[in-house]
Amino acid sequence: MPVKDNYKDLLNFRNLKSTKQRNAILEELESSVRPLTAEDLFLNLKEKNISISMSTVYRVLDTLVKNGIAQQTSLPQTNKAFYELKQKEHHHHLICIKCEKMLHLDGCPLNDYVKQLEKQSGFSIEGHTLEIYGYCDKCKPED
Amino acid sequence: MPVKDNYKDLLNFRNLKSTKQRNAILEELESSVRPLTAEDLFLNLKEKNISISMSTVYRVLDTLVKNGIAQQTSLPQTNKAFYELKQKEHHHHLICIKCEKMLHLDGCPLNDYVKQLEKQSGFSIEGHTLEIYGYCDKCKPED
DNA sequence: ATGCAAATGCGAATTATTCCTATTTGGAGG
DNA sequence: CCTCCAAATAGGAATAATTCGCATTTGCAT
Repeated sequence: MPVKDNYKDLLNFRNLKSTKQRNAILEELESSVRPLTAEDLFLNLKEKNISISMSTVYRVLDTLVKNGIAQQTSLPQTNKAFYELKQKEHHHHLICIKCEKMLHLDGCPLNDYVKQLEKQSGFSIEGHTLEIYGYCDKCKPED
Repeated sequence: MPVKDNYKDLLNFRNLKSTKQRNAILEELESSVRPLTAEDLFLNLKEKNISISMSTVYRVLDTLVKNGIAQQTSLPQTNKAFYELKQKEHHHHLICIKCEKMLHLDGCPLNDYVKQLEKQSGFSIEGHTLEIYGYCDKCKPED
């Protein structure tokens, strides 16, 4: 099944060459249900015998972010960056502190708040980070 | 003026010893209008001829966070941690991407949202991170 | 004043990420 | 299809932020 294993058009449209590594990273990101770290991507691709180096992973991610194709998320209590494809719709995550399960939340509760804040603060607001965390039903501490 | 230069009670209450370094860090955090990094604290204290090492800064911050005295914030597009005293009231920041100015926002727009989410998701929600960023009026790009 | 658990200092180790340079490669143009 | 070159990659060294291990010091209960 020759699925969308090639992202040539998407890349060329932004004057980016279609390379094995970029295609592979896009494929990983697209097929993942959760944001991935640079290391996740590196290991996943190694696993599939796709040759790639960490510096390339970082450079590709950076390029994708700069071109609006991917976006970076950083989670509380970690100091590494997670990446995912930019969705049609802006959204946030609900994360389990214990098992790291990550639920995709529909919509954003902040649209109105941000608009109002922009007016009253004089800032030109570019974005926001929001991640909600806790324990999923399986990981809830007994009490 | 013998201001509150000693946090003995606050510390002892949590079974923490009152040390020169801990007092100094608490004082710095209390007198700062914005969250500080471990390095900020280290340099500020050096400046005041208070002997301290980076590992102590990190250890103290960690202890303060674990004891609910301070809290960690991490800003978009940086990969270092910022710390501030835990305020009476939970709040967020509005940050200028360019000059790093940081405004303290009153209240939290998410209280209801989180309550509702907790009900419908089955998670036991422990908290959330929210930082809003953009350009302050002085740093707005011309157009 | 004494003793000991707790806290600190210092440097080495780890982790995440960026940078440098030589080599390879996609794809435009002949 | 060849050729060519700017763009992309590999590999490893460098940097930045943070953590760790262990010897020494210090707060504070007695």
